[in-house]
Amino acid sequence: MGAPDRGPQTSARKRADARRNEQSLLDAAAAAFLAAGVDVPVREIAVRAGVGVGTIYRHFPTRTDLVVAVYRHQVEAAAEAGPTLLAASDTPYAALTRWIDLFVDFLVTKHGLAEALQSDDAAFAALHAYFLDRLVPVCARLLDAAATAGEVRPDVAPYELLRGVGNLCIGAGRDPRYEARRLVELLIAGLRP
Amino acid sequence: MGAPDRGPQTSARKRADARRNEQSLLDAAAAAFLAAGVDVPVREIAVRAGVGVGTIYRHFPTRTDLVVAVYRHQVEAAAEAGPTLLAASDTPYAALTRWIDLFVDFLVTKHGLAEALQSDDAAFAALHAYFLDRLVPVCARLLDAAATAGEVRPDVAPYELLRGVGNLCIGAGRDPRYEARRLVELLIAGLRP
DNA sequence: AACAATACGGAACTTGGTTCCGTATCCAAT
DNA sequence: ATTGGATACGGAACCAAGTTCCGTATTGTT
Repeated sequence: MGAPDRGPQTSARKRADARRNEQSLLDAAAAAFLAAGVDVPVREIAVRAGVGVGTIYRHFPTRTDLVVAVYRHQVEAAAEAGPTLLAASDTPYAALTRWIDLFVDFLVTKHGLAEALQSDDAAFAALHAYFLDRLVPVCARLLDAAATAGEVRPDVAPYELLRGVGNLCIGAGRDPRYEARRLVELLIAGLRP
Repeated sequence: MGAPDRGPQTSARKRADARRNEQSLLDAAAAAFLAAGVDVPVREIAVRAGVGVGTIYRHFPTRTDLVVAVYRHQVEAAAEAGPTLLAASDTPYAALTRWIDLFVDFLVTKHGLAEALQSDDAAFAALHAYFLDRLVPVCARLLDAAATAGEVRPDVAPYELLRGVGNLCIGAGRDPRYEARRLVELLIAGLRP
């Protein structure tokens, strides 16, 4: 269980320059995503990292793999926050609400991440899958606890809820008239029995 | 008020071949969107219509304009259904629910339309604007009536609701585990005071 | 029938992801 | 310290997909 150990040495049996480059790439990509959104051209990331595009593709077979790698630890944090919140909150419903808030924060602060997650582009299937694999079980546990306590309707699938929330975050921050949080709140309110 | 008159003669003072081509293009595009989603390449539409790509761009300056043209009458239908439903339904809330249902049907049956609507791609801004211009007032009227009747909270912006619903429809039909309608229902349930 | 005006086709250009391969770098064995 | 082979690198080249351009064809009017 837990993350596949991303310690200081990202991969054990690799050449020193390769490890160095992988790290530069992760840093450069994170910066680029922040500055220009997840859709930033690969070439620009390569320039930022001071590396050729070929190098990107050797480390990350696809643009998406790079995106996944960059956000992996944040997804892990979200996943780990679930049980913590459940233990610390007064009621399961409160924990669920807080956890969803966390998830929304994560999505709306990364330009274009929510979009990418739901894109039908085959390249993003991996990203989608990763998020879901990691977060659906956490959401399921929270939802289950709340349902057992009679705080939410028992017929809501964690997968659907997560995707719904993710979808609502699309385009947030691009338009001041659209406040994703408010919509998510509405959706969560709709969970009550 | 109403549509800018798309009669049999799409534009009055044009050469006969131009009118013919514009119609072929609309038909071909509609078929292509249905078969391969709104993301179908322009070139394929050109082939289907038996026309060069240049011809597409003369009639529709941008891919998006073509999309707008194809869906225009369906958007009009949705817009016109609003007042009709309001008059025919028992309560404003019922009308709102039905109208939203209609909107969802529209979006989920067009592959990729919902995605395109929320895409941050500048090219789709026109599509987005068109939908909103036409539908926000209709939604506002329904929402207002329901709020006045005390059936929904009075603090929900029509624009936000519409975008929220649109967002929830993204990816519907691509994944059997995700039923957009169920999520929208949840969202609407969250509207109750 | 002939001439503008209008519209057409599709090659060429642009942008962005991905692949390929000749070259440079690393490191383990000597 | 040297060196040979494995490993990794850079970036030119390739493949879509949207869009532009312009020489050619069609239309309708005189």
